[in-house]
Amino acid sequence: MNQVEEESLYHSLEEEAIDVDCLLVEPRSDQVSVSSVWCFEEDNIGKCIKTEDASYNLGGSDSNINMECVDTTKLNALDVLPHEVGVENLLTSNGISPCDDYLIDIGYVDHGACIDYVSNEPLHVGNSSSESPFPMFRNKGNFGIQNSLTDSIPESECQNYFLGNIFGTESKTVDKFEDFSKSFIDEEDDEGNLPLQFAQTGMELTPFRQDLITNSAQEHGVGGITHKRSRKPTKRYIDESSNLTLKNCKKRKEPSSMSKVKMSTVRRVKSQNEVKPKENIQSSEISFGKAIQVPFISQCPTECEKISLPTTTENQIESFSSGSGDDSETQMMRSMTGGNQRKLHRLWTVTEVKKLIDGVAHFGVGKWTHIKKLLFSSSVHRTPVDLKDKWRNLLKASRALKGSRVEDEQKRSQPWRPLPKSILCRVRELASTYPYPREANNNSKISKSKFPIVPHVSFSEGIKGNKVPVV
DNA sequence: GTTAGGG
DNA sequence: CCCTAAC
Repeated sequence: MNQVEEESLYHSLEEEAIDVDCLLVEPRSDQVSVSSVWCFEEDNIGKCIKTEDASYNLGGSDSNINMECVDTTKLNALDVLPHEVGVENLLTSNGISPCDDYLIDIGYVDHGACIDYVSNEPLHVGNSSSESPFPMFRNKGNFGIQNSLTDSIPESECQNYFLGNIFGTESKTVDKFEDFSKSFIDEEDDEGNLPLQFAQTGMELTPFRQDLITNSAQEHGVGGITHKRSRKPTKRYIDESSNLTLKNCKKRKEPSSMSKVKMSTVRRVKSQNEVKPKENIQSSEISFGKAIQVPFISQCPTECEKISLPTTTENQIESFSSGSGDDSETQMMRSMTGGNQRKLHRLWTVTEVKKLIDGVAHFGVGKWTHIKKLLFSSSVHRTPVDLKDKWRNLLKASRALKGSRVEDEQKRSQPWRPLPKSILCRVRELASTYPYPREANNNSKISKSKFPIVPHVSFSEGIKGNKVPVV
């Protein structure tokens, strides 16, 4: 390229330049200015671009990183032409740099720490070496660009930027992740090495980590601002919180024309992979292959509870489960775990089974709501569906009992079915009287009459501990 | 809203 | 226990 071409190119670039100083004087929330020196290298030849001032329009909502910085770069001070630094290749047609899938992946597209990515491979930042395509992420302790970024942003704006743009309106997520980000930093060892999980996930060392460090720097930083900037919430967390909001908004599902099976699949997939709605990203370009895997701590209490519950005695369970505040407890647990949590598994006690059998004897199979209302009104956690399911299981158990020798069956099933033989017998008896809908088709329609003649059997009247039904 | 049935 | 179709 000859001199004339170079000059004309520079002029055209100059025309596109925006007033950087203006931006720096009155920085807007969506603009992050860089006042530090940028050094772009190409193949370590030593051709450097120095930009005194560069302004980035980070486009908070649309996640497009404009390349105004490139336009405003004073190329005349350099002997590097745009194509040599690969500038013209930086943006794809949709305005996202070729690296954006990586950025999106980590969720830091609109994060200042990612700026260097925009510059693509040939553009190295700071004292980067060539050992990696993204040297600043390989070199420990090289956080110059991030620091300069945050330095040049008024702190309040910086807060707003991160809290507003990264976390969107979900301010609660900020608090939730403060602790986690702290603990994450703590996981770093003395040499600044990353925890093993980074190496295992094959992630490049990341803006994410930088953010943490800047984060902690801000925590102890000047200005007396005690706000802590937190790391970006995981996709899972976002999804679960959004699901919670969604559930609150529309309580009941609308039957959609979409295949429900597909819907359920989508929902499950979403819970793992869904993008944060705040990020208006071209989803087709998103790749989650390198997503950060984060332990989801809030699951822990549930697990503990699940584990500890079966060890409680029957009476404890009874009193525990029949409380009126039970439902709220379940609800609270659900909301705590993001609304996506499975209902707490409660073992069916013998008393409950007796009540169920009683109810079936009284009202017949299929009147689950009836039974629920009359016999299980105190135990909120037992829904009619639960009763139905339990009855189904009881039938299964009783059939199994019938199939094999009673003693063997008892022995074999002892660990998982502590139900007394008598109860199973009773179930079997009732099953023949009130055939379960499916069996009703196969077997003879013995009794569809409302009140078939059945010996009135009531377990509930029996003495506690006495498993023998009272006839 | 309830129930049946598959998962 | 969850989910969904069918009623």
